Amino acid sequence: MRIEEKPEIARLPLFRDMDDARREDIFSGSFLQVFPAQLTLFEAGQQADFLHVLVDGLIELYVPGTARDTTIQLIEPVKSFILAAAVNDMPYLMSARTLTSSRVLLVPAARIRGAIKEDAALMQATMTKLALGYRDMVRALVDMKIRQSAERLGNYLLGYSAKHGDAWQFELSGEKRVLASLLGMTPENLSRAFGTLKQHGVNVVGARVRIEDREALTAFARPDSVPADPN
Amino acid sequence: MRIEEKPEIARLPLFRDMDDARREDIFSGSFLQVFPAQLTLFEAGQQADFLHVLVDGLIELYVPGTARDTTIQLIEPVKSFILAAAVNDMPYLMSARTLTSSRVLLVPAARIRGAIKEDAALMQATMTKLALGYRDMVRALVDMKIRQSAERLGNYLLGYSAKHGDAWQFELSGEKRVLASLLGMTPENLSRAFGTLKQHGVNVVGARVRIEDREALTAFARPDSVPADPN
DNA sequence: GGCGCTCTTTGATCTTGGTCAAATAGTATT
DNA sequence: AATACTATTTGACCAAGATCAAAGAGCGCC
Repeated sequence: MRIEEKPEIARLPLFRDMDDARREDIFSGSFLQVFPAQLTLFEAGQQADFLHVLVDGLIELYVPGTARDTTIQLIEPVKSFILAAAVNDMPYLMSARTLTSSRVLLVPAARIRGAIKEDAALMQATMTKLALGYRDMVRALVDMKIRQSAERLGNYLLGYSAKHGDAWQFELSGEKRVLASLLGMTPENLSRAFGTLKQHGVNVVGARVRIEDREALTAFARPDSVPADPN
Repeated sequence: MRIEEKPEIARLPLFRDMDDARREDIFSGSFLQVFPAQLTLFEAGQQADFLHVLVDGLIELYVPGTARDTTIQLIEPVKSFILAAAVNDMPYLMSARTLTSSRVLLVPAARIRGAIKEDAALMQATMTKLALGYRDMVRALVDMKIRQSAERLGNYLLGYSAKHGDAWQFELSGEKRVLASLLGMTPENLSRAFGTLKQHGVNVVGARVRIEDREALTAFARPDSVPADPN
């Protein structure tokens, strides 16, 4: 690997605190690949051979179902994904596909597993990341169980805003159909959900979302009582 | 701590492979408590001071909502829980209550964190357990998103059977209202779900469940394509 | 054993969200 | 700019599950 984003990857929480030489070793065994949009990177059930780091682009993690796929997470750069499978040498639970053309760093899982054994900082970071991932999934599950669709959308928008510097307006990343799948509803219902949010301070034109009344939206969406983990 | 179940706790995957002396050290700093039924052990939002190990009884992990709580997991002995919060010194995401009188080993979180740093085997076991927990949550989320209620119940019964030596009949642990909350439905709807499962090889009388036609139930419930992780 | 309580089940009705169909908007290509 | 294709939206309708109400069942307690 020899790319200009290397420092940015090295600054990821996962790799940040580890020994420099060992990080170099990991990176030297990894390779950066460019994938076109709509390409499946791996499929659920396959053995996890690589830890992936999205450097640029947009990735969808989804679980293929008989009738319809369901989206679990959208990965934006720069971020590692499927750590859980890679670290434990297990089959992927989800499939991954690119939504846009993407550059992905592929880190051989065996090398990560080896480095974790040697490097306490990497180990600690891995544990933290796994724990945070677990907590994210708990939140998503609760969201799905206790909120109805427009509320889920409202919370998603608030969360998206929070992750992007509390921006009050932004472009949705990815298609709305994917967002619908992520939020556990049909595209038709997502449309309607945007409609009901209009009465709660949200204005949408195409992919552009404006949160015009954060108070009202928050009141409507009833966010979690335990605040999101810092990331 | 000085109890006869100690060997059983020591045999848990989490503690099994670690250094014996260090395990003794952890245990010596822990204490066993007996709680009556329907007692809240901790509440979401509190700082996680202890890793808990259920020695005997039945525990419900739930997320308190404004309108109604939602159950995330039922803990049966012997099993540790809330590892993610304890290991990272974070607030609990969930609350816990006893469903029956229970004995719980309370392991100070700081002591676990210290031991993890020192003991590679414990570290590895913790990572594995966190990863498995993550995967469980993903499965639960997918279950919630793609299956309807009777199918979720069917899968739960199949999973319960698998976890208990493929028993074809068993007693449900806990009240049905809790099971309903775990499966993300109302008690009324759980009743009806049992009704529809009657046509798919499941016989229920009170808390006693008999899977009389596993083939039919499996066909109806459409279990995950990626098989459950061994535990 | 009977009483009072809670849990579970059943029935009727309502709400949410899914399905199907068609119109509209958006985008890429020629 | 026109065309072809796909994504999104809208409307009508349907189905799953929630809610409300009331009737059993089970269980502890006196």
